[in-house]
Amino acid sequence: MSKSFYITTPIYYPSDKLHIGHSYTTVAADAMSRYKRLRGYDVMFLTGTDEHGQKIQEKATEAGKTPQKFVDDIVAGIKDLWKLLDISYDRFIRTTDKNHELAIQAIFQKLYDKGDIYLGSYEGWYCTPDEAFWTETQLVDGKCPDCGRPVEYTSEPAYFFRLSKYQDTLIRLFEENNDFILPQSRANEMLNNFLRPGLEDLCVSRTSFDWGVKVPFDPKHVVYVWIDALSNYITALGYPDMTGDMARYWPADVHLVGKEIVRFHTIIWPAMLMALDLPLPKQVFAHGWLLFKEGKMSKSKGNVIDPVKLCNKYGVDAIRYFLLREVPFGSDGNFSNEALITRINSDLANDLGNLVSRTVAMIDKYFPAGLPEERLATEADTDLLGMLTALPDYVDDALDQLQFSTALTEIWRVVGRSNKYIDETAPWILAKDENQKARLGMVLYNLAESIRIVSILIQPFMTRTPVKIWQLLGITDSAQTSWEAARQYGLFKANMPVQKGEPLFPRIDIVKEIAALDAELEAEAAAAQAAAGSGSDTAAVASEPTSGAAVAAGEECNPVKEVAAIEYADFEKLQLLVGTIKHCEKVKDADRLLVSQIDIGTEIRTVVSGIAQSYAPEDLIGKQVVLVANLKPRKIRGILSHGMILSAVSEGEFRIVTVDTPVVPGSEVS
RNA sequence: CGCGGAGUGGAGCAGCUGGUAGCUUGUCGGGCUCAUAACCCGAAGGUCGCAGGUUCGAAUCCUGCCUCCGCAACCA
Repeated sequence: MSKSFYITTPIYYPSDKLHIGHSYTTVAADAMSRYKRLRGYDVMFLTGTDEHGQKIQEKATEAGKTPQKFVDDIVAGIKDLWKLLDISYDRFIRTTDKNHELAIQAIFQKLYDKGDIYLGSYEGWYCTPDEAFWTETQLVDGKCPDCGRPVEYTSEPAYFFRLSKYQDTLIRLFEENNDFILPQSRANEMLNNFLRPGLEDLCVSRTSFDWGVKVPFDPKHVVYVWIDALSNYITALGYPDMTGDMARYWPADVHLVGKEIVRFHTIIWPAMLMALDLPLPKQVFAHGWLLFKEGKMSKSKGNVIDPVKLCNKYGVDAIRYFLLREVPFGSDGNFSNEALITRINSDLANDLGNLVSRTVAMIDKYFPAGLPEERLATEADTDLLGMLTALPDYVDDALDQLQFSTALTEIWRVVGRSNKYIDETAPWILAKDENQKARLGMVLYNLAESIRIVSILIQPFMTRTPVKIWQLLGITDSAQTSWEAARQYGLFKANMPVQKGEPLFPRIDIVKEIAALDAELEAEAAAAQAAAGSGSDTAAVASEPTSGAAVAAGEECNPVKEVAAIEYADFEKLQLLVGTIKHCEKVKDADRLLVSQIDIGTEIRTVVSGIAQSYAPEDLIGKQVVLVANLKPRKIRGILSHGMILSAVSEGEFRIVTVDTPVVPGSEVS
């Protein structure tokens, strides 16, 4: 029986649409899975969705759907996206799966029976009419910040997980096993910030909402989402049944996670597993984030980051290549359309695509029936051949450490060397001399071999291109394309004609393309505005995102979110007034807050707003703004804020809503 | 004094167990014509955030400062 390899992505939270960042993690996991399969491993690649929790419940209500219907729709879109990106997952778990829910209850029960979960109490200031807990600092003059009524210090029963019990074992794990968390710096972060200062027991049940797994022996409580979510890695394998897939795949070889959830995966999750007497995953690998450079003051350079659109425009392989090549896995990187197109043009079109095309063209031209058996090697071949021999090991080494970018860099060094080899050997000159046939045959043979080997090694990264290359080169025998075949020089067959075809990667005119992307973006924004502004009748029918495109749309290019229709009466509840900002200053110790004194005719209101990144206080003085005047006052950073300034959010910047020409302070907006 | 990351040629990055500053992209010049205006060669371009210190010698070690970016708090 072959060795198993179990890899997971986080399960995604389907409250919003997925964007390129989710694709990044998943494509990486897919590449790793494909690599291990090529190496002959028995691979289990798990991904899925984390569907419980308060936020989902709220979002569903907003959208006017049941939570189940809401997540079903989004999950369908997610699966479409993975199909588009050629994600070869073996299993897709949803935390609403019945067997998962049953397993969670079993886990909870087991931990409770063992004493690692106990009934404690969650304490805080409670406002009975509002059914809300507040912390000391949230209170306004010791009263409920929401309704101003008195609060009482109470405790609510809640279940706790004895996380503290595992603290020392965890510290030892971190200190002794250097590979448990990668990159290493994350381990230090965990040790310094959480483990050494001391762990507190974790509250693992909620009563404030009910969209979740019920605690089996106390159904008023719902299991905390992280307990629910993390467990997916074993429930997907059939836990608590320890035979079958649990026996076959557990412990996981690697959990791929974003850096923001390292804490859950390296502290809470191992502690849970210890409590369940299960072996720990071998590794948690935290990758970085793709950051979007655009926005700010700079002219947009094309902001289309919807993975679906990108795939349709440039092809899956180009996107997968970019994601895995551009940024070293583990650090943060930038995403921009410019970088993407540059990468496609230089690496894929110019280097690889053009290498294949010129090689195929020459073989076709000089040896239409295929390369000759008789070939003459010379000194000039040694450098290239040496690199070819060394390449598979480099790629294996890099991939075994999840260094996709390094692996690709190594492969492309050979691509570059091959292009140079053509210049050095100048086949078009050899072709003019009949006596050089054997030499010409050798040169082209080496190029064909180089391309064959490269085509094998890029299989984890690109799903379509290798097959296309084999067609062009006339390779039909799978023995020539197995992973092991990359280590064997001489498998390319003589006397096999090649097939000229379309370029693998068309070159993109970067200037035109960026301009087109900008235009597209503007058109979308305009369309969105038109839709939003076309009156209550049509705006009410917020279109349901059934297509994969809409579901997977990135936030930047999907400005209209789906919200249930309201009655005019609901709108009338708002009191919108124009006010003039008389005075404005920054709130101390707060990065985003400005406090303004706003004249609304009858009085001067104090309003705190989170727009300090976009406006300096002096920019606002004298400006007229639209104020939601009848919002309940609320204490923010110790200041009682009465009202809310309306502003638009665009590319992370706030722009206040104001009036066309000055009006009398206190004028009503309707 | 909340936690963390980063400041290196126009852009994106590597180098950071100290010893003449590298890669990719872009720009300019040349070569070639098999190829997707592609490929190959060459050049220009950096006081390695600032100021001190250690050292024969620092981008690389130490101290202080500045700036930027995440996270956390705060955004009704």
